[in-house]
Amino acid sequence: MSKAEGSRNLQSKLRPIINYSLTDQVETKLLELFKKEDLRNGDAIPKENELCEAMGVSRTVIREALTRLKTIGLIDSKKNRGMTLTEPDLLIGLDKLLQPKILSEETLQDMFEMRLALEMGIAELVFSRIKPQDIIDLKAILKTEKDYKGDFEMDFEARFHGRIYAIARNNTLLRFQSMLLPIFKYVHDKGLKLKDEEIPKNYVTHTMIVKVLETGNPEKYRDAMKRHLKVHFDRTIKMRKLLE
Amino acid sequence: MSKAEGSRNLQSKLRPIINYSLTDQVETKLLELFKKEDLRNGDAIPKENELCEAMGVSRTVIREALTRLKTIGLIDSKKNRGMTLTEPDLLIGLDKLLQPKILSEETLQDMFEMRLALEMGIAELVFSRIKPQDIIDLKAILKTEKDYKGDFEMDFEARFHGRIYAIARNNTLLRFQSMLLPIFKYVHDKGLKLKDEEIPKNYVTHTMIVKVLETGNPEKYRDAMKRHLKVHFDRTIKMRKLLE
DNA sequence: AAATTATAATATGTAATACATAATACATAA
DNA sequence: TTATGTATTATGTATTACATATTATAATTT
Repeated sequence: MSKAEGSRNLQSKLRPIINYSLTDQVETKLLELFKKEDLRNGDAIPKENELCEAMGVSRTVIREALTRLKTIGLIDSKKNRGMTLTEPDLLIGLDKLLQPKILSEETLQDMFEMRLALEMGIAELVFSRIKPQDIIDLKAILKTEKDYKGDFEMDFEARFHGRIYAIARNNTLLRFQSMLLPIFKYVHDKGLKLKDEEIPKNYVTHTMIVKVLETGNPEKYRDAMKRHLKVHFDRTIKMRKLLE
Repeated sequence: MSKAEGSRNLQSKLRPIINYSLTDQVETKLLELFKKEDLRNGDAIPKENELCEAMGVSRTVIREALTRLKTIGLIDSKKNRGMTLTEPDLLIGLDKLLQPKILSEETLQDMFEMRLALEMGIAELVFSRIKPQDIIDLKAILKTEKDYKGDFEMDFEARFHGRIYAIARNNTLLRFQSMLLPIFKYVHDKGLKLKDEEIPKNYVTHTMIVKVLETGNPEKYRDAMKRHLKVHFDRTIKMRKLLE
């Protein structure tokens, strides 16, 4: 038996011991408390000093656990008003992380694909909620397309596709896609470097997409969007194969 | 001019002053530093005491800012090894928030819709990456369907649809959907209470979906999935109208 | 009496110091 | 040469004190 095997064997007998820090423990205890007490959005939570006494740890630890919960947007604190549970923002923190430089190629790829999937998948929602004003706005955006040439092309893309997302009347989704823009831009630019973009045969323009939104249905929209995004789909599929 | 109007008027002249806490400032300064120094995943960052001196604030403040960055998974700390930048997990913290009780109806609705959209949108990715083993696994899952009746039906749904997501070979997406399960279950259950579920005419069963995955194409898959999810689409569209 | 301004009380925010603890590097002994 | 002991170091925890913003209450003015 090799040394490594012996170590593995020993490990299976004596499971590695995990030492949760006090802060870890306090954090989970707090979450349990909120659940147990069935606290709802807006409810006050115990004061720091009360928590210290109740759990028998220093205020330092309590505050560190509370800081974590504040960071994920679960609680909110104000001087003298104490702390309250708050409607958490699911996308909080995401904007700080969604930077190409700090994410791995694989995660970037993941997010890029997620956006592509959403772009196709929102068809039903879009058509169920679209209003005349949406078409008017989109046409207005179309008129500005020629102004965005070269490096600013991405800005136009963002405006256009962002406006389509807005039709779905789903605020979380809308914000999510706008946060993804830097990544979209990065992966897009990177793809262009690999090989000059060639316009595919059945390319669907932005104008045609608006036309479909005006007169078509979800199926036609997806068909159009699929052609519109064809280069991106092709690229992401090729990239993923390279990662394997 | 009313009192409220006067206050608004005054406010437009004297913009409200926003007082960023020291922790806020340190946090942004740290992010700037990482960017400026072009630190990459795995690189060490200055020690707490160095940061104290450099910024002229107490270690308390430094640590609170660092705690925030740790919470969003941007840095990692180990005793004596100091702190290092780390590949952030985009979905960190999300599992603590994705609980029906603490989210508003609107956000729950948003997330539910997002999942529906993804379910439709992943078709291209799925068909570009599917392998024989995927079909084998799905068929195995199908055989267990009869075991999951009543309240456990949702577990089967999770297993089945989760396995489809897995075909897309997108880890972030896979984890995301699995985190959404509690919400899916909640909104689903709530919908059932409103009115007994009636099986629509062209309902597509799980077995049929597997068949399409085996022999069809993205378009046929989406068509099948759309019918399969019809009750959910109908409900979410109706719910959204109520919220307006 | 009503409205404004001063005062006190309170809970979070910040500071400073000391010590505990885990991980590493180095020294030491078998 | 290897395993064990020791020192060092940076983060983790504790304690105490004070600063500051907000609320409620009291005092003052008109």
